[in-house]
Amino acid sequence: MPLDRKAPLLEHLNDVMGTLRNSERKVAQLVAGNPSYVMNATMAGVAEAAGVSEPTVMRFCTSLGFLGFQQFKISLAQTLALGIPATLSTIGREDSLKELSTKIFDHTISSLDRARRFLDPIQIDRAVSAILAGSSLHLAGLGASAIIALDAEQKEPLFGIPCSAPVDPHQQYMAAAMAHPGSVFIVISNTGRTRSIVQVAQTARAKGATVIGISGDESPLLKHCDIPLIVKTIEDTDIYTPTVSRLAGLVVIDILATAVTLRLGPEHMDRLTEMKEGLSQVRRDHA
Amino acid sequence: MPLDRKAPLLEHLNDVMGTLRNSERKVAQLVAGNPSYVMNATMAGVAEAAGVSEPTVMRFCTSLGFLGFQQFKISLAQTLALGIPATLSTIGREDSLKELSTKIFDHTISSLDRARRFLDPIQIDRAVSAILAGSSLHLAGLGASAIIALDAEQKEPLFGIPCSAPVDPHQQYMAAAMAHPGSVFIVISNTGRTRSIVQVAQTARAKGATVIGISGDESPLLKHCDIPLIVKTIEDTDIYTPTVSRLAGLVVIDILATAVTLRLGPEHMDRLTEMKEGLSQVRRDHA
DNA sequence: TCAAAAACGTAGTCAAACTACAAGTATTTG
DNA sequence: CAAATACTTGTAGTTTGACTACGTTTTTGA
Repeated sequence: MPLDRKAPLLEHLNDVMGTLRNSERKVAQLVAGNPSYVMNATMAGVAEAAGVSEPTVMRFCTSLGFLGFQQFKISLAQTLALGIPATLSTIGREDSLKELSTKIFDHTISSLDRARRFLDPIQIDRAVSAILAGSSLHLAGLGASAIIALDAEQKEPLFGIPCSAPVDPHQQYMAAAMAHPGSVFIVISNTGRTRSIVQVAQTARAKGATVIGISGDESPLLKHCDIPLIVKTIEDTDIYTPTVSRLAGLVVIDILATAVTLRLGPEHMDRLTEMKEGLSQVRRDHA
Repeated sequence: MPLDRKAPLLEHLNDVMGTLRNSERKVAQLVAGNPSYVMNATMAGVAEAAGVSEPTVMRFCTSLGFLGFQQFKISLAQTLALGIPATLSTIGREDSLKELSTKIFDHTISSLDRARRFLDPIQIDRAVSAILAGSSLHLAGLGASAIIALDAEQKEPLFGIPCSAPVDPHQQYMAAAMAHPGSVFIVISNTGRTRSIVQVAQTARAKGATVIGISGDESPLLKHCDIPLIVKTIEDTDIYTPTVSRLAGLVVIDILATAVTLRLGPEHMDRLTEMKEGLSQVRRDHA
């Protein structure tokens, strides 16, 4: 039985804050300001702390679309487990390192949660089929997206076909220009607007390759791709917040690699196991 | 007010399964088998479904160390929000793509949650101070850890000092051999037993460099480091489960980079903002 | 200023969580 | 082997907390 993943509560709270009644807003502020208290408190306690009556707390819950206070509390607990994303908590100079690391982890985890909810399994399925049908895999990305491409290249044994992930934009273009039916391209750009990356997608596709595009949103890049993969993360608001998109991208690569491996069958997996055992020998012996 | 992060409930459940009473175990099995039902159910409902009486459900909760049923439910909800790690759910060939991607995301998020709980802020603090005091930053890692090193190298503008992350083990050793006081090394190996990586740490330290070690556990590598950073993830049990350790490593790099940036002061951040704006121009115009 | 409607709280009800106790079952010891 | 003790589990009862019906107050618009 799959768990339905609702939109993070605290974000939603900010959105509807304006539409709430005055005394309901008091409750909302309490929840936003001290969510961990509310999570463990009773309805009477919340009413007391917010300076309103119990039915108001109840009305607050139903206004948000919950059936009652209990349901609301469960949902709040779920949100807190993920952590509070940096878009709400803000990272500042006066933060202690403990706070800072918690905030960054929270931000990352919330962001991956969002990616998890937005990812379209149908497109993933198509991407997996495309890789299985292909004879070679080429990756292209710049900056943080280059990291994703390199990581995928390391997973060549899982994909079962030759992989290349040139870092140089010129080489990326060359690979695209030499593409042919049977080539599979994974083209990565979070913004989806990096000129040279879009060109790689466009060129490869014109040569008959199957092009999988990974970007953070609808974008020019995806228009030139056969299979668009939207990996939605929490937007990086300011310079403090690190680029989370690359992490979500890596997870998507994990999913693709795992799915391809599973479909390649047991004898392929046997070879993998063998390889892994050999590798741990290599690690210890030299290199 | 910081949120205290308890150990994931379902893992704990497996551990204490043996110590439970017979009828309590029935409840435990229901929880393990259908957690999302229990999360929304009432105590009477759980008792009914498990085929026991209500007080038994209550006793089950207290046996696990909770004050009552409600507390237990909240905690269960938190665990489910993170997702069920692959160590418990097992990835199989018959999984649909939707299930597979959910499981991999769940596994990743649970794993990051664990890293978040185990990370020692004191060592992070020491690492940040070391980087701030250093005149150059060198990174070394192989395989998946090389990805982390490359990612850190990309963050050179944040660290504010020259960064290098050679991929070749020989070059890594050369960098270590040329180290001097003022050099800072970040040496990465999930197992902490890769021969050449341990050697890099050892050599660099002998030359007076400050060596920061990142590994998944107590390990030979960390013995040769000034500042040990343990990044605990959920162990990769079989070939299906992807290597999550590299993601946690990337988050740790994020934390280090962000902390260093914040300590470098506002004028450094102004330059960064300027750089970021310029970069988005570059993306659009050519390259 | 008055009427109508919306907002909010008071008081009450019902169900769910928790507790005390007794019955039954296993275990140990004389 | 029997008796007693300790342990396990369910029954019945109590209390507390969630939810509801209704009435009072406040606000809004003519």
